[in-house]
Amino acid sequence: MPRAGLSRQAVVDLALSVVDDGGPSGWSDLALSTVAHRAGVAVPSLYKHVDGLPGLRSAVAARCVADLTDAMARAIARPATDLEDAAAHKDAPADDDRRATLAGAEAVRALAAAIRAYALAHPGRYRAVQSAETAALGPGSAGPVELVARAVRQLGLPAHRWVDQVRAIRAAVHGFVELELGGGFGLPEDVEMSFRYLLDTLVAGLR
Amino acid sequence: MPRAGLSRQAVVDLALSVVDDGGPSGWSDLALSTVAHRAGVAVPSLYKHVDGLPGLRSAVAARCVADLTDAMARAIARPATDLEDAAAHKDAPADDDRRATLAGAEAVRALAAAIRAYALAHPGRYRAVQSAETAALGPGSAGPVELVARAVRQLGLPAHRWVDQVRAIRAAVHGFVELELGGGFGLPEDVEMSFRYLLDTLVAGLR
DNA sequence: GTCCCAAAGCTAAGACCATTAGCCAAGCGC
DNA sequence: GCGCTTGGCTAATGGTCTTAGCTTTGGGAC
Repeated sequence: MPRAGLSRQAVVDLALSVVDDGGPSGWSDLALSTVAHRAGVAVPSLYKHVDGLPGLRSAVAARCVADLTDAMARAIARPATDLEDAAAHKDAPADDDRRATLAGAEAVRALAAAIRAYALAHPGRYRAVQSAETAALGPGSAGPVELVARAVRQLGLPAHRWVDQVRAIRAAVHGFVELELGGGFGLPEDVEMSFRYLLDTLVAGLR
Repeated sequence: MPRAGLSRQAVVDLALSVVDDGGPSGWSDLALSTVAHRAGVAVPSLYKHVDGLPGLRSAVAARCVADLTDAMARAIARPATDLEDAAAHKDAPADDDRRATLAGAEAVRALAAAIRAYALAHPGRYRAVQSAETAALGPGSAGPVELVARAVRQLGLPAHRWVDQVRAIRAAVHGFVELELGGGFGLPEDVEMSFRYLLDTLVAGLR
C-alpha cells in the first residue's frame, strides 16, 4: 500500500477544510472519520500525527486564533484594503506595509468589522476560536483580545475603565456575530446597518 | 417487572435536571443514556415518550425558553423582589401582582439583568435557549425577544431605529453572558461592574 | 548497492452512542 | 374476567473514538 504522506500539518489542514465546509456547525461536527476519509486513510492512522480528537481540536483552534489575529492585525494596518485584496498588493514595495496603524475609535471599529467579516466568511473557524481563546493565551500575549485592548487603551479614556471597555466591545461584537450566525435575526431589516448602529452607539458612549 | 411510570413530562423533567447538572456544557452533553439511567430504565424505552434525541432536545429547549421568558416577565413586573423570592410573597394578596410594570430604560436594564441571572444560575438551560429561539417563534409571539422589543418601543425613540436597538441590546447581553460562561474574562476585575458599564453605556447612547 | 529500523499505514477489537424491530407483560376499560 | 393498549424489555445495526499489535515502506548508514 502506497503511503499517503500525511503529517501533523496536513492532518490539521484537512480538518480545517472540514470545519470550513460544515458551515456554522462545522466546528462541533468535526469528526475524525471525516478527516480520515478526506485523507484517504483509515481512522486509526490519524493517531500517528495527532493526539486523538481532543488534540486535533486544540490544534485546529490554535490555527484559527492565529488566523483571526492576522486578519485583525491587517485590518488596522491597512485602512483601505481590507481583508481579501492583500494579495493584489503583493508586488508593491515593502514600505507600503509601513503605513501608519489606525488608532483609537477608528481602530476599534476596524477590528470589530474584521472580526465580523472573519466570522461570516468562516463560521466554523470562528466557533473554533471561541472554544480556544479562554484556555490558551494569558494577558499580554498577542491575540484577538490583546489587539482590542491595545486599541481601547489608545482611546485616551480613564485607565480604570479599560477593562470594562474591552469587555463591552468584545461582548457586543461577539454577541452580534453569534446571533447573526445562529440566524437569530429573523427580521429582514439590514443587518449591516444594525452592526454599525451597535458599534457607533457603543464607541461613542465610552467614557 | 414493575413499570417505571414514565411520561413525556417526566422524561423532559429528568433531561432538564441532566442539563442543569452538566454546567455550561450540560446542554451539548445531553445524552439519552444519561436520562435513561436517571429514570431507571433502558435507553430504548425513552422512545415511547419522546421522539429520539432530537425530539427530546426540542422539548427541553422549548421549556427553557418558556422558563427564561417567565423570569424576564417577573423581572419587569416586580421591581424590588427579583427572581428567587417570588415564593415568599405567595401569601400576599393577589393585587400585589398588579404592581405597575417597569417601562423604558428601567425595563431594558431589568430584562438584561434577568437574562444574565438566568444564564449564570442555569448555564446549560441558557445554551438550550440559544439553540431554540431561532427556529421556534415568529415575530409577535411572546418570548424573550418580544419582551426586549416591547421595552425598547417604550423608550420613546424613533421607530425606524427599533430593530437596530433591539438587536444591539440582545447582542450586548448575549455576548457578555456567553463570554462570561465560557470563562472568557480572564482578569480579576469585577464582572458585575463591567456588565453595568456595558448596559449603561449602550442604553444611554441609544438614539 | 544493501540492510535495517523508525515511522506510517493497516486490521481487529472494545467501549460508548442512538436508533429500529419485535417481544412480553402490566394493568385499565369494559 | 377478558382483551387490548401501552410501556417496558432484549437483540441487533451502524456510527463514533480509542487502544493494541501487526505489516510494510522508504530513507539513511554503511
